[in-house]
Formats: sequence, C-alpha cells, structure tokens
Amino acid sequence: MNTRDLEYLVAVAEELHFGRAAERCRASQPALSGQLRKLEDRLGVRIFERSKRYVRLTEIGERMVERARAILQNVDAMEAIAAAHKDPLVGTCALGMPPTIGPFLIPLLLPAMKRDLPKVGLELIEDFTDHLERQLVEGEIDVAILATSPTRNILSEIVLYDEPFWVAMPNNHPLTKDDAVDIERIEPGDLLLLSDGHCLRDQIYDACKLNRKAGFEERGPRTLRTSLTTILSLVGSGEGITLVPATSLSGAWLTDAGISVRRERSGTAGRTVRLTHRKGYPRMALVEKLADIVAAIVPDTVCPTRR
Amino acid sequence: MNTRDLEYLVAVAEELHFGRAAERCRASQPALSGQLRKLEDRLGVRIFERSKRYVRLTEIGERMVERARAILQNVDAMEAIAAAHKDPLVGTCALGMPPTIGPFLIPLLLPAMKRDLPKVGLELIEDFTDHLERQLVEGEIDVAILATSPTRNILSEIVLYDEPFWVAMPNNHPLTKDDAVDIERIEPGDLLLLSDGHCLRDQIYDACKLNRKAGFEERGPRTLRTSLTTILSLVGSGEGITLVPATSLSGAWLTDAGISVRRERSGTAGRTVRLTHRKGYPRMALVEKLADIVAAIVPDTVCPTRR
DNA sequence: TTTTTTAATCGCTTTTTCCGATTAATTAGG
DNA sequence: CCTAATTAATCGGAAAAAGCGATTAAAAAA
Repeated sequence: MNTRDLEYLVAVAEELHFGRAAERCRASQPALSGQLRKLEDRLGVRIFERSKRYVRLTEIGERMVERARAILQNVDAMEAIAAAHKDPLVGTCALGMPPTIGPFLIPLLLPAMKRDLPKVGLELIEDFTDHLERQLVEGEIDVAILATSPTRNILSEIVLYDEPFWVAMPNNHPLTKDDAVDIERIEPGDLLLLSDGHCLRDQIYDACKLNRKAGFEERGPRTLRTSLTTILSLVGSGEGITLVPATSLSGAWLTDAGISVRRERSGTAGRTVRLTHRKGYPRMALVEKLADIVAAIVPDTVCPTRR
Repeated sequence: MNTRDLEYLVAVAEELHFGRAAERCRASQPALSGQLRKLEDRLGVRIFERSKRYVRLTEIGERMVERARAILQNVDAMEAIAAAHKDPLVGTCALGMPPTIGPFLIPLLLPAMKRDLPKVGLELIEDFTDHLERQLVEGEIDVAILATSPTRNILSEIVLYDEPFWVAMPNNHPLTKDDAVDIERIEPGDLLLLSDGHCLRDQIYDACKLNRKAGFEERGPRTLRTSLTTILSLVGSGEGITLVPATSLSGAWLTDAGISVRRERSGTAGRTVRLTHRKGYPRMALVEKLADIVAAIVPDTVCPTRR
C-alpha cells in the first residue's frame, strides 16, 4: 500500500470531488481514480459511493479515512523526525572515555559542547579501555576517547593529541631539585600505579621500561585499585612517585596538595589520545567536529594534532 | 512512501541482516537493499549502519522503526476493518419510514432483523416522506420504506407490497352492516384525516376521490395534527370514520377499542410500499435482504410483491 | 435539445520495481 | 599468505505500476 493512495483517499474524502482532489494532489483525475479503485479492490471494500453527480463516503469509507489520516500523520512525523535529524550535529551521542581521561577532560568538554554543538546531547560513559572498545563494537556507544590504538579493525581512530607524561613527586622529593627528571632515576619501589585494566598503568610501565631492570618485580611499584586522583593525593602525602599525563595537570590543586611536577627529560614518555569510532559510523561529521572541539580545549601542556 | 518499504525496514531492524530480511519479506536482497536505500535518500537520513560484517540501527533508525511499526499497525487495522466489512450484511444501516408505517412495522421488523441480519445495527428514523427523501439524497440515511415513488431520479425503489385501505368505523356505524363498504357512501364530513405532510393523507384523499364531490371543502374531512393511532382511537369513540392501510390492522386492539373495519368494495383504494435507496448505494445486497425480510413479515392482509 | 459537469475508460509513455548475476569488502580457516 | 565464505552493493534488462491526455458515458442544467 502506497501512502500516496491514502493521500488520494483523504483528499477525495475532503473534497468529495475526484477532479478537485486530483488537482490538490497534483495528479491527473484518471490516475487518482484508478489508484483509489485499486485500493478499494485490494481492501475488498467500497470506500466511496460515486455517481456522475456526487461522491460520498460509505460507512466503511469513514473508518478507512480515519485510519488513513492516522497513517499519514505518522508518515509526517517520520519525515519531520528525519528532517530534524538531517543535520548530523543533532541528536544524542554516547561518548566513552577511560577514568584517567574523563575527570580531567569532561569539565572542559561540557561547556565547549554546549557552545559548539548545542544540539548534541552527550551521554558520557566512563569505563576501562577494553570495555569501551567492546561497547563500541557492539554499538552501545558511538565514539570513545582512548589512549590506545583500536585492536579491532572495524574501528578507526582520529588522533587528537600527544600528551607527555610528567613526573609527580612530593614537594620535598630529591628529584624535584632538577628542572627535568631522568626517568631511569625513579626508584621502582617509589612508583605508585593504578591497578590492571587501566590503560595508564601499562603506558607508565612501558614508559619507565621498568621490566628491563633486574629484580623489578621484587622491588616493583605498588599497585592501587583506585583512581588517578587518589594516587596523586597519595603522592602529595609523601607515599611515592607517579607519572601523570599532561592533561591531568590543569588547575592549581597539585601545588596546593603538596605535589611537584617535573618534565621527563627524554621527552619520550607519553601517550597519544584518539577519538575512536566504528569505520561505518554514519555521523562522521559529528565525530570530526568532536575531534576539533577536544583538540581545542586540551591544555597547552599537550601537543594537539589537529589545529 | 510505500508501506512495503516500511515492512522491509522493520524486517531488517529485527533481523539485522539484509538477506534474511529479504527472505522474510519474500523479496530478493538487492530489491530490499535498493528500496531501503531509496527510503533513506528520500528521508535524507541514514537509518542503518552497514558494513560487510554487521548491520545496525542508527539512533534515528530506531525512531524511524518505531514510527514504521505504528504505521504498519494502522495499515493492518485498516485491512482488518475492511476484511470484517467485506460482508455487506455487516455494519449499521439507517432506515427511515413515515409515521404511518413505523409503529406497525417496527415491532415486526426488529425481531426479524435480529434473526436474519444479526450483524446489522439498525438505526431507525421516523419522519415525513419528503424529509426522508431529502435525507436519502443527502446520504443521512441509507434506505427508507416509503409509500410513494421517489421523485428524485438518483433514487431507486424496490416494491415491497401493495396494501389495500380498509374502512375503520365505530362499531355502531350504519356502514358496518355490509361486508364491504362502497367508498362513495362515506360521508366526507365524517372523514378524519391526518394533517399535511403525512403521505397517507394524500393517499386517502385520492382514494376517496373526494375532490370530485361538489362542496367538498365545506363539508370536508376534519384534519387532525396527530398520529394514525390517535385517529383510530377517535374513530373508536364515535368521532368519525377513516381509511387505514392494511398493515395497521394487525393485533386485536381495534375491536377492543370499539372499531370495526370493512373492506373497501372496489378494491382500488390502497398504496404501494417500497424500499427506497440511492441508485449508487454500495450495499445493495443488504438492501435486497432487507426487502426480503420486510416482505416476509407483513401481515397477510397485504399482498407482498416479493416472495 | 444542447451544454455542462464529472467519473470512468482507453491507449500509450514514463517511472518504478524486481530479479539474477556479479562485485567488492571483509572475515575465517588452513 | 592464500583460499573460501559471507554479505551488502552494483549492474543490466525485464516486468509491473503509475501516470497522462483524450475520450466516453451518464446525468443535470439551461
């Protein structure tokens, strides 16, 4: 059944005149007549009582018109929804990010989104990287900000920025003497790390190349099943040292908390943050825009890939 | 927009697989693919996120599917209503009749309808013949039982029965002596007639050929703006004489009311009762059936045209 | 009677839809 | 790394549907 037929039906019901109805539908009278005749035949029911002098709805016709109107209303609604969403920068977007990024990025992201993508409702999901990847693959989220390259090849990435790791120490730590810290000099036993599952743990691991040191496991870092924020406050209270991504440095609270940060001398320790999405994701314009926004809001301690 | 496309849409939304969806819709996969692609293009919106490995609904797609389901539900309802009313002997039927027929026919008609047309809801309208004709023409009623031939030629009639007029007199009236009454002998001054508007008035007028009599107007019949039943009770109390159609004679109440009825000798006084309908009325099977029913229930004092 | 009105009918053209075969991309298995 | 399998898209041609203009038929109005 074609909704055009239903438009014809409603038009004739309102005009009670095939010619005028045809005109209103921008069709020829024979075309309209024929389609309605076929509609009646398909339904097996006479909708109109016709004569050369008048057209009238039958009892059943009245009910058919009611339904036809309901259908056309839904069709209109469908078209209206579609029209409203033609713009890819409209709708909701489920954005995932790991807990080592979220707390620092979200406060910057929300105002920027409100300004630059006011019609996009952001749904934020904070979870471990591998969970987010799975959710991406399963379509539970639209896009994620991750610090790893996607492992599944239905996913694709847009590089956002490179952020160096900084060394965070208690104010009275000997390594604070220098402008930059030689990463080799960090005592493994001092190192505070997040627990398994946090991508940052692996990244710091790699950065410190700790596994090269003999007897590392024995004298190795302490693992804490907590958040980066908590780790940092432990650093402030003299419990140890850690490496932090540069985006976490914004705000004055570090010094207030008794923490000093120093550059890592080689400049090689760091990670690349990307916007990850399914290759076939249809709202790529939104993803691109999101990438621009994130690149624009990160603090200047990092090096945005996009302008 | 074709509802087939919406079926395709819902099928793919449920199967998340173009091939299986096509199979379910008994269409080829390219046909289904193509139609959905065109639907997306028309709406200007991507409903599915496709890849070689998976199919997924977009956010907008979910909403489109909701609407599509609502539309298809209405289409089904439309088809169900049509299917239920394919039988012309279903639905409501507005039946008009004049007040000189209604009170005598309706008590017989209702039980017969309940038995023979149980799925037809009868809506009864009692009014003057010319009003009923107008209502027929305007489509306010479907059919009418009238004692006159239709004057508008968009109307057509099915003759139901011929009913003779009988002479109704007080028990003590001299004319009751004979088996049959010579209509010429009725004293015009004794005649009780219904007021203008009642078809029966004109019919009795014609039957008595009163207008041929000199000085008729002066000595003429008394007109009463009331009902046939009231006229008859006046006859019973000795106020005058009247002619009554044969259908009104059923029941024993006439003798109880002190009324005697006699045949009219010539046998020419009477009227033909018909079922009148618009020529183009689509439920002619119902009209025919109705005619059969009425012909079957009238008392045997009349001569049904139909068997 | 003639004219007007109006829905249906008739040919014919255009548009749409459909199918089978094929293609291209991707994944899985050896 | 190569091959097989899966799957949606594409292509070409055939079939179906819808459309239009002109005409017809019936009824009403002039």
